[in-house]
Amino acid sequence: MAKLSHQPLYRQVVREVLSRIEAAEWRDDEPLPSETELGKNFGVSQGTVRKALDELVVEGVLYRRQGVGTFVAGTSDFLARSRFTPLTGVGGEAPKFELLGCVRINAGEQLAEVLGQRRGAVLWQVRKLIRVAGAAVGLEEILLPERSFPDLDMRRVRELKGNVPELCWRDYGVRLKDGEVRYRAVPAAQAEARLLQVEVGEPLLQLVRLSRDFDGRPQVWSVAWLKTERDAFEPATSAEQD
Amino acid sequence: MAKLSHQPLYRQVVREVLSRIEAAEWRDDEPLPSETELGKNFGVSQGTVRKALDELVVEGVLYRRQGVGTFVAGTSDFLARSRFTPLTGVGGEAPKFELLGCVRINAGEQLAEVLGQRRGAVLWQVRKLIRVAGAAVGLEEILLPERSFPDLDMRRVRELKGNVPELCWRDYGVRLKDGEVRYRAVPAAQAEARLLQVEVGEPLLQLVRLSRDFDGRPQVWSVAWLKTERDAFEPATSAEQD
DNA sequence: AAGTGGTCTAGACCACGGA
DNA sequence: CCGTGGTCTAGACCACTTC
Repeated sequence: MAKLSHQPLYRQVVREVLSRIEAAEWRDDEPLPSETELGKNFGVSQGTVRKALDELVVEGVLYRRQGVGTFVAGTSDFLARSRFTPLTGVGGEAPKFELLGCVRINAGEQLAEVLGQRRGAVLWQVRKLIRVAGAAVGLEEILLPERSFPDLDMRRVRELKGNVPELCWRDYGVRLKDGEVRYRAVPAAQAEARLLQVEVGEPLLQLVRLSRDFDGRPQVWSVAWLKTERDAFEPATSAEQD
Repeated sequence: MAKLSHQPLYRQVVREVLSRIEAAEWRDDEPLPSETELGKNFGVSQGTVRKALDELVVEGVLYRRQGVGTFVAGTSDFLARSRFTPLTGVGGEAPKFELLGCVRINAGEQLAEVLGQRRGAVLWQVRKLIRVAGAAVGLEEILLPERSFPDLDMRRVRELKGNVPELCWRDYGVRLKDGEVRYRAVPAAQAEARLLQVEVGEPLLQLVRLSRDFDGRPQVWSVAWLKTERDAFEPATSAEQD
């Protein structure tokens, strides 16, 4: 492997592996070649390959099974990996999602800027209801620029059960990283109040995320409103990707 | 280094380094011996030492400066490392803390169980007001069992500016890990409303944490109420420890 | 038994910071 | 200049899973 730029070798291996995944050389849950074999292909040692794969495992791109192999991880949503747990005690339940709709809207000024679009740009708005143990506990709104994700429609979203990162990846080759999450407590507006069966003005936990691709370009904006009367929200950590 | 248990070598190095830090062999912001030297002391190679130190850097116990050395990181509070940021845009401000008091209370049933104490056990309650740009935006309550932290008093808490992890570490030799955080949105009660200058019932972001020591024993329980009308809460990630 | 990830070594060289 | 962290190698062996 040639020494491009001044990046360490293992970083170049990271990039190379990523781009081969993007080229669909290895698909989800398919094993990569062994570390020693990859090393031969790339002209580096097994240890260097290992260090590169370590990074991608932490990033959640790959997962390993000892004695078996290294596999491409299916993309999954941050919210889907998080849990709703009682305040004390362990465990908690994973949320389930119910697709509400997928419509076009126009970006406001701030939203356009955040997503790197021009003002008034067309965005897809995907809305999902979040259920835990059957009860509606949250609402999620996901916004994607039509420019980057043309010809989206309800059917394609539904096929993947509303898994937007998976959709971006499979249909558009855009692999999303988990974005940083920001938290607020806000009063329920009418729309949320009706869907979540709470009074207008009741406190809701609001999660705001900007997801970027692996090149750092902002791609997807999402806002969720969660009812946390019964169960608290416990975010997924990057370590427990699988 | 003898092969105790069936732990890999580098994990034993991790434990050894941790216990030497606990024994105050190296103090905060003092450099450890070089990786090669540690390797000689422990009878392992530099690579193995490095892998061990990698873990402790991720955990936030150590930090490195290229070309200089590896240092013991001062303990700091999760909240103090987090930021309050506008919903869109970057940056954001670090919070400042104002110590309100330190009193004794009795543990309720649940709290006693979570902290592994008997019902009615005596706990210290440390309360802090959280300010951002001068404005009061939050209230934090920290609870520590008197049994594990005897002879605590306001003076000692004040000396360390309310930095509880630092207090536990310096005065009691208990090194706290960042606990998992759980989030809720709750209506402001009278006490919070008065201190934060909001109406009773206004939505507040509630953070609940159980911090454990490096042996996994629960040590400190803390609850914070945050006003997020203006700025959202952006939690510290374990990676950006320094 | 064979093949995979997981660990470890000894030795080498590079990049950086400080004297 | 030296000593530090940071990277890399070739080769070895172990632990685990699968056949």
